[in-house]
Amino acid sequence: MPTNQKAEAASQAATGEPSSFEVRYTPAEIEAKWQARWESQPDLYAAEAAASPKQKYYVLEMLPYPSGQLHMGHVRNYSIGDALARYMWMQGYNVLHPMGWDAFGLPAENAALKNNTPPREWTLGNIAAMKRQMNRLGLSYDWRNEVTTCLPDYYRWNQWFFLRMYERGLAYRKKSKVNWCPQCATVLANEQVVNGCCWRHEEQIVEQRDLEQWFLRITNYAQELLDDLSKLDGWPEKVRTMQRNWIGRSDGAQVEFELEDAGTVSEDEEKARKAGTALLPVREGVRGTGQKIPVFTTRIDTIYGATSVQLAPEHPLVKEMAAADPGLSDAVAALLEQQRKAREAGDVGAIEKHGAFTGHYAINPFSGDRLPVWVGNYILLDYGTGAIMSVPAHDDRDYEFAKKYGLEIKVVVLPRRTGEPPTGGEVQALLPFTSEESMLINSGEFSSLGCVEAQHKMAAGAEEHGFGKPTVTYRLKDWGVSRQRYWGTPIPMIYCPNDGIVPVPDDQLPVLLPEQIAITQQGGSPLARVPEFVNTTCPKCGGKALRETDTMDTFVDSSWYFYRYTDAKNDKAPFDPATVAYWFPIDQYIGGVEHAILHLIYSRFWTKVMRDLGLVKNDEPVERLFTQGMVIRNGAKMSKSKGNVVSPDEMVERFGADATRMYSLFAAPPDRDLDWQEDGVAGVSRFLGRVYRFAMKHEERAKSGRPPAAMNLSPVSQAILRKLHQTIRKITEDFAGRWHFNTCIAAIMELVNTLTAADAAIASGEVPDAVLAEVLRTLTLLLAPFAPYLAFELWEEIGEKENLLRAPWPKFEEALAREEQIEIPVQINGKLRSVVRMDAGADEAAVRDAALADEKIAALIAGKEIVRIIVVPRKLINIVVK
RNA sequence: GCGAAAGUGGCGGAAUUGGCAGACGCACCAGACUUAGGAUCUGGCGGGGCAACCCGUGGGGGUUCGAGUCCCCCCUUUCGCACCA
Repeated sequence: MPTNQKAEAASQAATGEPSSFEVRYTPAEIEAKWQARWESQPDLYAAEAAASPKQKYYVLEMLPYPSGQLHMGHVRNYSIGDALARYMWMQGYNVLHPMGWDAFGLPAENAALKNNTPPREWTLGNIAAMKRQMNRLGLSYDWRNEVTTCLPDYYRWNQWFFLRMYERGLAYRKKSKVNWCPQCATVLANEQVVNGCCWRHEEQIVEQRDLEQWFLRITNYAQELLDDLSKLDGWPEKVRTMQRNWIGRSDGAQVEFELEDAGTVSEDEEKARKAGTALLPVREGVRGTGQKIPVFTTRIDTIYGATSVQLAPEHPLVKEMAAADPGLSDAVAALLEQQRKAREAGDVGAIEKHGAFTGHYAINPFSGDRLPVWVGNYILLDYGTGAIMSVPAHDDRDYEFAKKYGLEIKVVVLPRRTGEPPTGGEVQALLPFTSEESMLINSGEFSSLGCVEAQHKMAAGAEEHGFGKPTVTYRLKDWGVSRQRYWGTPIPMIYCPNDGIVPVPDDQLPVLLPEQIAITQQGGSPLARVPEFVNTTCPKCGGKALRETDTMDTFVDSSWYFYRYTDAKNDKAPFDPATVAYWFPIDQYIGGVEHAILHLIYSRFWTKVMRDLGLVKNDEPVERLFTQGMVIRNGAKMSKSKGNVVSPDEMVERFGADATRMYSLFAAPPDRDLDWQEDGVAGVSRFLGRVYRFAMKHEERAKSGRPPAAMNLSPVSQAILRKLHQTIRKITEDFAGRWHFNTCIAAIMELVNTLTAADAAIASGEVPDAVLAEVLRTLTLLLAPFAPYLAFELWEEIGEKENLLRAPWPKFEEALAREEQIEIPVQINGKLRSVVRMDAGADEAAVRDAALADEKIAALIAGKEIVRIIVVPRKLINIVVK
């Protein structure tokens, strides 16, 4: 009890009058006291060394960006993780529960512009402020392994990894079209473009620019990233699906269509084509130009139905053709302009299809057909080959396009059916017919094959004849990591006039980010304006050379930070592989679903690279992933623009950290969105007050009475112990399984309601001290994961000396939890009519007799015929009457 | 358009396997106490009805002795993907 309350109580007692003193729950005092004690013990939450005989458990919450302020989403995330960490410690595990800062990034530069504060200073100040908030919440982080990604002792290892990747050809430089956010004034990775807009600026349309950029070859791991998703059964299906779609594997074939030399179709060839005889292999340069247009298709079985070849407007061949054809050039320009306008209008989905005929023809290598070559705005340059064969009869998009431009529609696949072939009208009604559970027609030697079979045979045939091959295409692209920003990891590369691109030698790492620089709004990489940084010497020839001035995407930082936690002070290596081998994979990772693609796919990639470097043994970083729901208020995600933000500081100040945390777990199951209601926090605070007052009222008796006598307990005591053990069971099961902490907390509330309802029996001594002590002790343990401050306070008050952090989680005892009497609902024809009280062990006959003997039931079934009686043991009885 | 999740009192939510719908909490109502508080305690609280009883889990159908839960059709909301050949 806080000292001032003790003094008050004592002074009232001294007057000799009946005391009106009531203990008050004052979280501000209790929490300040414990926070001070905890902070004076830096090793309080330290994990044990890898040699520990305990089983390890690595629980991790996603590290925050140090904006300077925790928001409710953080509080929710950390409350879940902290409850789990504390629970696992109490279950006897060696728990690693670290925290750090994703400390590079653009906001620091913006803040520097606005406040004239250096990014480093601003960032470190924010970190200090957020750390205070975390400590105020009583979160059990092992700060000895804190990771701050903007410090050289961390980012030097980003550079080290980059060099390892460069050595293996996994980091490379190329000029290509890249996403450019004008507001960020930098390039974005594909993963950072959401609906055609910047992930950080939702209204900002991303532009395309041609730039030299560093890329990481994540596509080398595309197949493994896809395959291993099936191992991740501890991940939400939603996240796995999103990753699967992002990787986007398509199985198909590449086929080359040769560009025709205008007007050279020989009569023989025309005859052969009309006769439908197989024309593979195609002619010996008779009329081809030799120029090939490769197309990618997943439906090579429909190739006899191709009636045009469609090129993306940006396709190089289109540029060539347009150069010689001003009309085409104008048409293509118009297509691109339409596309740009549609994007600007926020029309990010399928825009209206437009196209233009190039005036050229290409030859279908299977059928020998001459196909007009078109430019279509629905063709994507960066998927497949940027060109397709258009099969209007069997593809929705091609059908739409062909209808619009009057292109030929050739049916080559029909449903399998017996009897009469379908009439022309029936066929027309089917189009576009895209099912693969079908059969080929009009397809030369492949006619009457099933689609899937035909796909295999035709791809093999194409390969045999040298104009195609089976091909797998991925949607996943290499990860562009160059950023034209200042506040990030310098890319450790040097450009030498003699030696070209030269990597910085390991012994010259880290390439330090210069700290005192003027942040301006000028374009280009800020580092390029720092001569001391840019000018260097070539490690190879010793001559004058220039440093790379781009910095790395901050997602590099977060791709491997959780490995660093296991060995954060290592200055010889990113981490000790043996220590990592002990702690990995992460047993439980907790964070928001917004990282389902970005962070979580990069992390998986990085782990696989590190494995191939021999640094780690695990193929995947994370065993189990939990994605919590958003915190919303008044039906919308909390945001400044909506004016519905609730500050954690304010909640903690008004209701205490325990109440704030506990409410965030109580208001909804953790995987669902949570509607923040301040009255609800007040309610939880009131509940904690009830617990506190109940405990304070009985603490003296609780100190005297352990261990509990097992037998001859009064019914009230039995009922209390029964409720207690039912609560233990409920919470223990939930931690192991579905994590519905809202119902766990409800169960604790029910337990406390049972206790306060038994207050008279407790006061009279009908409930002995031993039972009271056991109940209070266990209740405290059950509260410990959710309301640690109060739990520590009660633990001390009831005279426990053991460290509550490591006190064993209470054991559920079936014998004590078992109900001796249960209520069995009695239904007539499925409608509830009465309830009978029975011994829990009553057999079916006894239940039936009791139900039939029940007054209400007897009256209701009098004179009716009993058709059937269903007895569900311990659950219910249903009497079916006519 | 495709895919996923969800829809239960005034509100947040509970009902883990088909078995008493609404646990727990908020709000509200009535009362008690009082050092008048953002306090505490007691009781009430899905709708209708004096009652017996009837109705009730987005809507419609079905399976079953029994459906919030399973099946079919439809509606709404949220999230993800969105010309991926």
